[in-house]
Amino acid sequence: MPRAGLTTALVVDTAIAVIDEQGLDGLTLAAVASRAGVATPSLYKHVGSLTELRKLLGIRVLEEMTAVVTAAVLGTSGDSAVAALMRALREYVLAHPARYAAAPLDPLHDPALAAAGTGLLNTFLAVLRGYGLADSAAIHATRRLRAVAHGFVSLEANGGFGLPEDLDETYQQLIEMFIASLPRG
Amino acid sequence: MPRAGLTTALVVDTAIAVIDEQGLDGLTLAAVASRAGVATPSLYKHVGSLTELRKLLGIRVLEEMTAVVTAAVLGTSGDSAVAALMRALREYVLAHPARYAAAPLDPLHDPALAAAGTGLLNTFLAVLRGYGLADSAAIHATRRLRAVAHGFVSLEANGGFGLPEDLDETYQQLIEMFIASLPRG
DNA sequence: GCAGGAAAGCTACTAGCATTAGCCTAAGCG
DNA sequence: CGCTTAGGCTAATGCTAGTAGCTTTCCTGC
Repeated sequence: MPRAGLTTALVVDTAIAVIDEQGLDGLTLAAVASRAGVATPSLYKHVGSLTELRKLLGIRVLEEMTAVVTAAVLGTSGDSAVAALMRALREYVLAHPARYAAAPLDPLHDPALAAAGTGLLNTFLAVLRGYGLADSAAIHATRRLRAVAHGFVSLEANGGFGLPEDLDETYQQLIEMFIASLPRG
Repeated sequence: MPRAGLTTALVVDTAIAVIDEQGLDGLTLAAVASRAGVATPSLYKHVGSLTELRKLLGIRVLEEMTAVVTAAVLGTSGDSAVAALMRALREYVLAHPARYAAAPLDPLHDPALAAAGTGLLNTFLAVLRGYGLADSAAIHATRRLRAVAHGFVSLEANGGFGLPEDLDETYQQLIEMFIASLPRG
C-alpha cells in the first residue's frame, strides 16, 4: 500500500474542494477522507479533530479573502478604494459562497484565527485611511463597512433576496450609502 | 405509563427552549425528546423529521420577529419608525441570539416559510411607506435596510466585533447612515 | 547500502445521532 | 363496556466523530 502523501495543508485543500462542491454542511471527515483517497481515521494524523479542521479552513479563507481584497484596492484610494473593496468582496463570495460561510465571524476571539482576522481588518482600516478619521471614528467606520458588506453578501449568497429587482443596483446603492457616511475631505 | 400529551406546537416550544439554552447547534431530536420527557422516536408522531422541525422553528421565529418589530413601530412613522424598527430588531436578537440564527435567510424560496417571511417583509415595506419611493426604489431601500440591520446584528450576536468601542454608537451611526440614504420629504 | 525509528497509513471498535419498523396501551366514543 | 385511533414505546440500521493499537513506508545516520 503506497503512501498517500497527505499533509495538513493538503487536507485543508481537500476540505475546500469538498465544501465548494457540497456546501459547508457537506464537510465531514468521511467526505474529506474519501476525496483524499484515505480512510477516515488517517486524517487524524494531520488534523486533531473536525473542529480543528474547521478552524484551519477558516484561517485559509480569511487569508484568501485578504489577498483578493488587498489586490483589488492596490493603486486606488478614497471612495474608489472603498468601492473596489466592497465589489471585490462580493465577487469573492459569489464565486465561493461556501468558503465565505466557512469564515469565522469572530476571528479575534480565537488565538489561532486572530492573525488572519487582523490581516483582513487591517485592509479595511487601510482603505479608510485618508478620510481623516480619529482612532475611534475609524473603528466605527470599519464596523459600518463590514456590517453593510457582510449583510448584503451573506443574504445574497443564501438566496435571501427573493424579488426580481437587480441586485447589482442594490449593492451599488449600498456602496454609495456607505461612502456618503464618510467625512468629505 | 401516562401519556405526555405532546403536540406539534409543544415540540416547537421545546425546541426553542433547547436552542435558547444550548445554541442552535444543540438542537437535536435527542435533546428535544429528553426535555419533553419522551423517547426520541416519539417525536416523529408530531414532526416528520429534524429538517421539518427546523422549518417550523423558522416559521415561529419569523412570526415572533414580525410581532416584536410591528409592535415597536406602531404609532410612529418616517425616520423614527425606521429607527424604532432597527432598534427593536437588535434588541430581539440580543435577547434571543439562537432564535435569530434559526430564522431562515431565504424564507420566500420555501412555500412553507413564505407566508411568515412575507409578513416580516411587509412590515419593512410599511415603515418605508411615506418616503415617496416608487415600487422598485422601495424594494431597493428595503434591501438596504435589511442588509444593514442583518449585517450588524448577526455580527454582534456572533461576537464579531472584537474591539472595545461602544456598539450602541456604531449601531446609531448605521441607523443614521441608512436614514440619510432615504429621500427627504 | 543498510539498519532503525518516526510518521503515516490501516482495521476494529465505541458512542451518539436520525430514522424506520412494529408493538402496546391509553383515551375517547359508540 | 368494547373498539379504534393515536401516542407512546423498544429494537434495530446506518452514518458520523473519535480512539486504540497494529503494520508499513520512508527518511536519516552510519
